[in-house]
Amino acid sequence: MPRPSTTSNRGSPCTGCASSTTAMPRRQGAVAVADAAGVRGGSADAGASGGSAAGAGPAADPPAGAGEPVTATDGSARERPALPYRFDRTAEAAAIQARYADLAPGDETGDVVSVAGRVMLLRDQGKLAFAQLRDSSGAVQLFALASLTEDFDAFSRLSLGDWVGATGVVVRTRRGELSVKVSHWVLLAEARRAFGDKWRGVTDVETRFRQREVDLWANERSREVLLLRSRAISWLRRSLEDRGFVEVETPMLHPLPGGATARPFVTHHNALDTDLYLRIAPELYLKRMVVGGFERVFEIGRVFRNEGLSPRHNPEFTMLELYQAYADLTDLFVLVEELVSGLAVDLCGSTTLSYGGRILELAPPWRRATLAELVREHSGLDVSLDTPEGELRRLVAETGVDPQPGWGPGKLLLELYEKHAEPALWGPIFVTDFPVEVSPLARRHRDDPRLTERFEAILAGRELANAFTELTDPDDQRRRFEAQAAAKSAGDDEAMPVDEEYLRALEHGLPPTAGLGIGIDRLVMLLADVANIREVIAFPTLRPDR
RNA sequence: GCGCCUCUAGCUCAAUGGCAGAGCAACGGACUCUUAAUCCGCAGGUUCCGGGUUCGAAUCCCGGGGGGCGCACCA
Repeated sequence: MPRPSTTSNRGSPCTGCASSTTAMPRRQGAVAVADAAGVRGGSADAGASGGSAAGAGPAADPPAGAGEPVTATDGSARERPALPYRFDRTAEAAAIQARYADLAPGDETGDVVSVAGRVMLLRDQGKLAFAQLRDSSGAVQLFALASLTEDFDAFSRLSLGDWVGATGVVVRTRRGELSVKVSHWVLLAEARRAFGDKWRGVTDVETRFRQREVDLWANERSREVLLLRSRAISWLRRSLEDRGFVEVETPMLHPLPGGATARPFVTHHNALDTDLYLRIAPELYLKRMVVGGFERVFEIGRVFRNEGLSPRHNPEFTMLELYQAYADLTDLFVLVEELVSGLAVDLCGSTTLSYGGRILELAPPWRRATLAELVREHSGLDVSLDTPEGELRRLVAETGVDPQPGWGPGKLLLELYEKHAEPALWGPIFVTDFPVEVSPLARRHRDDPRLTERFEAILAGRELANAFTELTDPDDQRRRFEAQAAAKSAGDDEAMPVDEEYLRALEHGLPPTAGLGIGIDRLVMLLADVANIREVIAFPTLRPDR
């Protein structure tokens, strides 16, 4: 905010700040300044204590010829400037804005900084020029004067989008804009293509996702969302490591697709002359790590499912899976609550999120309800696994779904849940007690062998996490696989094949283990309050252009 | 995969059956404190592609392509 000019500190270098800063170790976000006397003006060849090692001009390499036009050697008639190989930046925009927030309009510091970034706006005023320079931290104005700035004419002809490095003293203009008063500058890269309207940016959805680099520069919100994603993943990783989990990497190329019910991508290995599948889940390999003695493991990685695209589905997406030995489902209720609410507090400052204009309260504890309870609650139908199968079949048919011959009571009950209850859920809520028939990798419920110890966490109306006490009995696992294989040969192309390698691993002994999967993309969508999964993926899948 | 909507200058958008336009960007010029600077000038088009109807098509019809949304599938 500009404030009335005062003369009290006009022209006086901020020595206190300067000395404390120069004593700091060089790190991102710090403002390293040089004494103005050493660098200002055209004769600043030596004595730039905190700036360029080379001394001459903007701290660019090679120093000679920086910014000088040369004729291109590629046969084109156009002149191209010689572009430097590196640039010594001493300050980022945000750090400058923070440090000199109290500088009065019209005041000049004696502090020399070198900044670098992209020219977002340029106002050529004849003998003066103003440019808005943006770097990854923020923006700061460059103030160029014909009487001071080296190669002023070229500066005033910069294109929007050009990358430049600039060196000069920090000032606040008479109109109140904090600026670097440019003595030297260097073109770091040309923007040969314009990137969007300077006021409206780029809004065309197709352009935004096909040329994401343009979107990221033009739209601050796009950068924020991807930054939030990065922070969320980093937080989760740290959080799990703090709890004793070890991050591992398991294969993405699978001889058999497993660990989920989904259609896989198929690829081919030439030397082995064998088809391989891009993984649909890391689950089976992670449990084999537990068999091998890794008692707490997790993996954050890409999985691939060959299914339709939608605002909530991308063919490749990021999954967090973790497995904890000696634990069961009861441990995971708490873990999911703590991870998700902790993440919200850390990144969004509160357990209360707004998603799509609706409130989502993440403070634990979350409601827990069984699948059958929820069907009864939302449909008014008095059903359970005790309901005669014919009756269940009839009720499913009434929802408009055609019950398949192979569907047993469990699958029929799940259908009723998906039609009557799930669309009405907002959450957070843990839906528990999924039937064995639809949970081929989960351990049977200790109170009812027709059910499993499994939950899905629903947040903002979407399945965000899926967890269960793991099935450890190799004989039961074989029977479940065989039931899946039967479904597959009956036409269910998402059903799992029998995985003999996995069965052999179970025969070596999987301790009691709890396992959890969280869809990272959807979690970030919640935190960022965006409706389309493409917003949280840097380069979402699109149909190839032409 | 199906349904609905959409595609015009580099960007953002007008023109609804009658001469394809504006703002910004680009290009040339003026300007010593600008804030989407302002002002003067100058250029810029396979109206997504192909066919049809019509005296005349960006506009209406058919087919194709890209994108969006919904459904289906799924996380």
